[in-house]
This record gives sequence, structure tokens and C-alpha cells, in this order.
Amino acid sequence: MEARREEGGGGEDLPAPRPLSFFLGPREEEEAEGMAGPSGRAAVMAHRDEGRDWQIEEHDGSFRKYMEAKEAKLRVQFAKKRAAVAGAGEGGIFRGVVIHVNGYTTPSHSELKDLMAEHGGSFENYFSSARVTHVICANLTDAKLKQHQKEKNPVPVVHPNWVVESIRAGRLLPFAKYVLDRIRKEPGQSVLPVAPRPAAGGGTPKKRSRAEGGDLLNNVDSFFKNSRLHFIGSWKAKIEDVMAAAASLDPPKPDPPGAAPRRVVHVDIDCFFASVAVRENPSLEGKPVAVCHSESTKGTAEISSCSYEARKFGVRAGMRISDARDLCPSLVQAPYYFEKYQEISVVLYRTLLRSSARVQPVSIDEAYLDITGLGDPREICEDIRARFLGETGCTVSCGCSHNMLLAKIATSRAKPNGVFAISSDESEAFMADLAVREIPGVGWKSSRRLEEMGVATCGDLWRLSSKTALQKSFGAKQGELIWDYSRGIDSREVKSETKRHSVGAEINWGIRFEHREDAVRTLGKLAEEVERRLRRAGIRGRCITLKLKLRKPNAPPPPKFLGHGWCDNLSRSVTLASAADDAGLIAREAVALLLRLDADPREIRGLGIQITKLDEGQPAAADASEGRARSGGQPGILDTFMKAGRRAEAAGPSSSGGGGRGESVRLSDIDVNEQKYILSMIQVRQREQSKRKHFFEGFVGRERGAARWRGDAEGDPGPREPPREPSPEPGSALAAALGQARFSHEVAAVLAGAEAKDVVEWVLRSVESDLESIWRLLRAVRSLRGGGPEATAMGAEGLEEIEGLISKSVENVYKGTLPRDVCRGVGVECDDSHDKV
DNA sequence: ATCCTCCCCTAC
DNA sequence: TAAGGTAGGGGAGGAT
Repeated sequence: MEARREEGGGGEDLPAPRPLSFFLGPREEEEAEGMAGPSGRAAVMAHRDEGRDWQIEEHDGSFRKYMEAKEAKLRVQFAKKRAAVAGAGEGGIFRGVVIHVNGYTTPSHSELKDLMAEHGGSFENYFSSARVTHVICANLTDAKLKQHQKEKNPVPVVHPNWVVESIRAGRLLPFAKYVLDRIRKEPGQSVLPVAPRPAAGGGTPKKRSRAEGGDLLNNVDSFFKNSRLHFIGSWKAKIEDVMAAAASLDPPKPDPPGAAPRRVVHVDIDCFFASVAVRENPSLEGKPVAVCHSESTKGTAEISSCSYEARKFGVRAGMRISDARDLCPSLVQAPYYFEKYQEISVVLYRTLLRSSARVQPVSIDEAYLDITGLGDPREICEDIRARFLGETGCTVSCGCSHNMLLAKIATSRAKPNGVFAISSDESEAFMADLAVREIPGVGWKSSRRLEEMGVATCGDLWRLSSKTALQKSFGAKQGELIWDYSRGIDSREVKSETKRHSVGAEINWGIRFEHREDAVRTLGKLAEEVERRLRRAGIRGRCITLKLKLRKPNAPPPPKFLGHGWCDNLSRSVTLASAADDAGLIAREAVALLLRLDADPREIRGLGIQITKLDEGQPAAADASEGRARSGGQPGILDTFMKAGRRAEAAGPSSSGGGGRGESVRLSDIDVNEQKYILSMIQVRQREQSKRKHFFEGFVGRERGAARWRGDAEGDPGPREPPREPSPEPGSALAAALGQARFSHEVAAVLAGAEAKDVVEWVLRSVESDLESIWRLLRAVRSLRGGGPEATAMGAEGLEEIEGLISKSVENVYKGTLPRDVCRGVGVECDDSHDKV
């Protein structure tokens, strides 16, 4: 339990230095689009790194404002120069250069970063002799000088003018002239070679072994068990239980809303995880403590929380441990205590509920209270703080005011371990100087956009904009919110209970797939996770969304160990006819959505399943194991198809009914309802025949070809040869034929000879049991359409028809309703010429 | 106008 | 090594 981690200890073999050491936030990647030439890419991303929250927060308000003003000026000043030299040299003059800026410089820290980005260089926020090629510094302090002298292979320390004048000259000037005087005196310094490294993106191709992600593939559970973000994210769902349990405390009720001006308190535990670590290890008291997974002092583990002592060194949540240690060598790394967090959180909420019945949970360590009419806010706050400290040994800070917004802002002034109140009179004056970034709801993007509009503080906002102008650039709601919040106006009420609108599970770390089956397997795990959460909450949902992170085409290796790096985020959803909570069904839908996205499995970096359009479930027969499958409770597509099928039957013996009759049918004659009907029959049969709990268990490890398609053989790794005999089931003859076809022209021949109806049936069946085959077929057809001698077997029209048919069938099956545009989404529009079958 | 899907932003 | 999740709000743009 007392798994204390000593520093040092475990720093044995370090992974090879990563060419890109900066961190890319998960959602901050897209803006780099089109900003620079190919070789400037990596540097552009370094630039994006600038936006990390903790880096902004590094400075206190006044310094930041000063810096920002300075930067704004410089930005204009340098814009022209930049334009003048843009395109100088292939890929920028600083190609291979990685700078780190030390101390105050002109151009500023941030401007240098921009310049590097513009001209093909890279930028490091923290010094690392492994990565940095040049330290940029205007004057060297004694301490820095000493440190520099200790280095075995000192990195040149160069005046910022080197950068500026190189740009002006349009080429990389020798830096010797710009080496700082005090250093130049050092023997040997001036002869250091420039030795530019390979551009960041084109570094050594790290070999992608299965081990990298393979471990995780089979271990989704352990990922969730260890993920701090999963922990804080899923805690919200549990808080409801805590609240319900605490309702018996019969807490005092505040005056009802509207009756009186509100008295709102916002409560937040001070650096929660770090506090708990200190509480668990009293010897850490007063030391700079950071909570992270790694014991190593050099890794890429992320700090999730750190003590105020550590913050004095500039350490922040979100930093990587190696960077933090550069700032604070004495930093103590503490592990997570997830169970303790839960216990303490329960104590917090019980404490709060003794003061007011109206408590709105925000997170595991943070909540709002409405205490209108319940007494003096300060007394209540101190009461809460004292009780909580007594019970847990952790301090909380409280903010009070007449609305939630101001209460929260007050808390930020109260920290650490204090109370701060903002009265109605002083709220305006208080807001005037507040940085817009401090407004809840104004994040990094919004604050940047405001900055571009010349707005840094709420006061600026009052003066510079009309509300409608704001709404024009931020949208009606967000614009209004910013407008109101900047004036301290907030009409939200403290609400105890909220209704959930979605349930999901996702993983965006450690995902490295080799085959499509790997992705399918992981989706299966996620589906089980989602099922668990739905059941626990007693709800079901009709809309299933697949979320996918896909490595960007030219993404460099991710700086973070097993991280997702630079990705495109994609999603596709399907709405079912009735609400589902069954893992098998969810997984099947998710796999179909994956098919729609048509992603190369090796490029996948993240996967998620989300359920929306929630209904209250009927918890009655929802007891996991069996029951549900037979007793008509089967949700989802099946009943829809059954209904549609019956309707089609009742409508008369048009072209449906029958079975495998001989006459040929035009593809366009086949009604979507008929397709659904066919599917429903197949599904029923399969359900009877096979006890497979989940679709994938049969799906994974398939590859055996057509034998599996009939759904009869369980394990049967048997003869690779597909069965020759026509099976009684429709479509299986085609399946067998396709199973034998190994080349595109054979596929084409089979398709050309097949009846449309057989194709439909085969596709529908395969959707159920063998998506991989559909995918392969689609590929085959597409590559045939691309031309080539084989295409003649069917003719362009025929191929087009087949492709449309496949697309339609898949789409129809996975739309619970009749689609508006059946072809959309299944990749018909895709023009991939890669990947021949 | 209103809905839906896909996407982005934000917070903890 | 490390564990970059979860949920809500809302906007753009197309379909109805």
C-alpha cells in the first residue's frame, strides 16, 4: 500500500530520444493545416504546443499581460519579414534546428517559437541536451552559466539575433558570431559543429512491434483501471449514488429560487490528488510533490496534480515528468490513490450536505452549494472547511458570491486553503481586470480568438464589442455567455440532479493495430464496457456513435509514449429503431460503422463508442446472462427488420417471398424492405443455430473462408477449402464461389455470373457474420472499377451496380430506418486506388 | 423553422 | 515506458 516511490531508482534504459518532445493536445491539431510546407510541419506543431493551459498559467496575470502586449507588437513587426523570407530555401532555413529559449529575449519566447515554426525549425519549452541544438538566450545568469559548464556536450548558447538575422539573410548564418560572450570564452565552444539533426518528422522509423499496443489490446480493463482521466470522468456518474445516500442526512433547505438574491458557495479541494499523496505520506509535507504514474524521472508520464510547493517551480498539471524535473529537480513523484480519492470525495459530499440540501456536484473534488437564507456565508464556508479538514486532513477552498460564476471565480482567489467572497458591489470592479481566459467556458481557443480581437481582460470586452458582434464570431449562445459572464452576470441555478444524455467509453492511448480484427476486438471490449455502464444506470439508447482517431497522413511519431499523436477525429453514428444496451448488438453496430469509415487499421490511434438518445430501460428482465435474448426484449435492428419484412409480405407477393428462385431480378427492383426481411430471416436462423454470445467471438480468428459464413461450425479451423456443395441456405453458393476467388478478375467473374438477389443475400448475411469479406469484396470491386483488364468481365456498369448494391445493403442494414440517401457514407464516393485485393 | 449528423470546444 | 476519459453545450450545414 505504501508504495512510496523514491526518486531516481528506476531510471535505467531510456527509450531512444524522441525527435519531437513537445506534447500535442488531443484536440489542438487541426489548425496546423496549411500553415507551412511539408518540412515545416513538425515545427508548426511545436508552435501549437504553445497553447497548453499550464504554459499560459505559468505566468501571473500582470506578467502575462505585459508579454502579450509585447508579443502583439512584435507579431505585427515581424509579419512582413516573415513574408519576405517565406519560402527561402527548401523547407525553411532552420531545418534541423531545435531551440530552447532561456530567460527574457527579444523577440520573445513566443515569437521565437513562431519564427521557428515559420522556417522549419523546432522549439522546445524545456531544455534537454538530447533534443535541443541551440539555446537562445540574451544574457546568461551565473547559475545558468555554471550549469552550462557542467554539461559534457554543451549545447551552444546563442543570442536571439542569430535567429532574426538568419531570417533576414534568408539562410542559416553560422552561429559562432552570436554565441554569448561569456560562453565564447570557453575553449572549444566556438568550434562546436552546427550538426543539425534530421528534421523532426522524418526521424528514424520506429519499428512498430505488436508489443507496443498488443499488451493493451487484451487489457482494456487495466487501461481503465489506471487511467486518471477515466477515473475523474466516470466519477460523475457515481456521485449521484453518494448524493442519494446522503439525502437521509436531512440537510437544511435554502430559500427557493426567485424568492431572494442567491447566496452561492463554490467548494474545491486544494490540489486534490497531491494532497492525498501527502496525507498518505506525511513525510512529503512541505515538499514539491507531483502525482503521476511513472517512477522514472525521465519519462513522458503526465503530471495530474502537484502541490503548491511544486507550483512555485513552475510545475503544472499536464506537464510531462521529465520537463517538470528540469524545472524542479527535487520534485517528489507520488503515485495515485484512486480508492482514497473516492473515500475522501464521499466525505466531502457528506460534509457539504450537512450545510445545504442544494448541492450541485461538479466533479470528484468540486461542488456548488446554494445557501440562500441559511446563514452567514463565511461562517458556513469556515464550518465546511474545518469539518472536512478534521475528517480528511485535506484543505478545501471556498468562494462565495451571489451567483455560481462569481463564486467559482472567488474560489480561484481563495486558493490555497482559504475563503474569498465577492459582493454585488465589487463584482464589476473585480471582473474588469479578470483575464477572459478565467471565464468558465472560455478555453484556450476562445481566449485566443478574443486575443486576436484585442481582448485580454473582461474590461476590454466591455469596451470593445457589442453583444451582437461577439455573437457573430462566437455563435449566439457562446457570444451571449461571454458577454454576460464578463460582466459577472449568471442566472444559472444550483441544481442537485441532472439527467444524463449519453454514455460512452473510449480509448485513445496505446492503440496500435495490425489487422482489422484487432480493432474489432477492441470495439468488443468497449461495447462490453458500455453495456456495463448502461445496465448500471438502468438505461438504454437508440443512437450508437463510433469515434475514431486516425493518424494524420504525415504525422510524426507521437512524443508521448504510446500516444495518439497527431490525428484526425472522425465519427459515424446509427440510430436504431429501439433502445439497446446489449454489448453484442452495440459491438456489431460499431463494427459496421467502422466499415463505413473504411479506415486502415494500422492508422487507428483511438476508438470509442458512445450511446445517445437514451430511454429509461426496463430493469425488470435486464439481468445480464440470458432471458433477454429470447423473450422478445431483443432490441435494435432485428425487430425492425422483422416488422418491415412482415409488412412486405402482407403487401403482396410482388417480388418478395419466394426464396432462391431461378429468374433474374434487376438490382433496382429489390426493395430495401425486402433486403431487411431477408436479413431478419437469416438472423433468426443464425440465432437458433449458433449460441455465440457475441458476434466477434466467431468473427475473430475467422479467415477460414466460406465455412464460417454459414454460422454452423464453431471452432473448425478445418480445411481451407470452402465447401463445394450448394448449401440449402440462400447466398451460400455465391459465398463459396467468392471464397474461392483469389484474384480480382475471379471476383468479377463470380459477381458477373451471380444473380442480384444472391448478391444481396450474401451481403446481408455477411454483414451479420463476416464484415471482413464484405470489406474485401468492396475493395475488389473498387479496384476493378479503377480500370485494369479484369474489369472487362463485368463491365463498368455492372461493377458500379454491384458496388452500389453492396453499399446500399450495408447502409440499409445498419440504418434502423429507411435511409434518405442510401449510398452516402459507405465509401462510394471514395476514390482509393491503393490496396489491390 | 426544425431536426439530424458530425464536429469542435470546454471542464474536471 | 504509461495508462491522452467522459459528458455536455453548441455550431455548421444539409435534409425535411
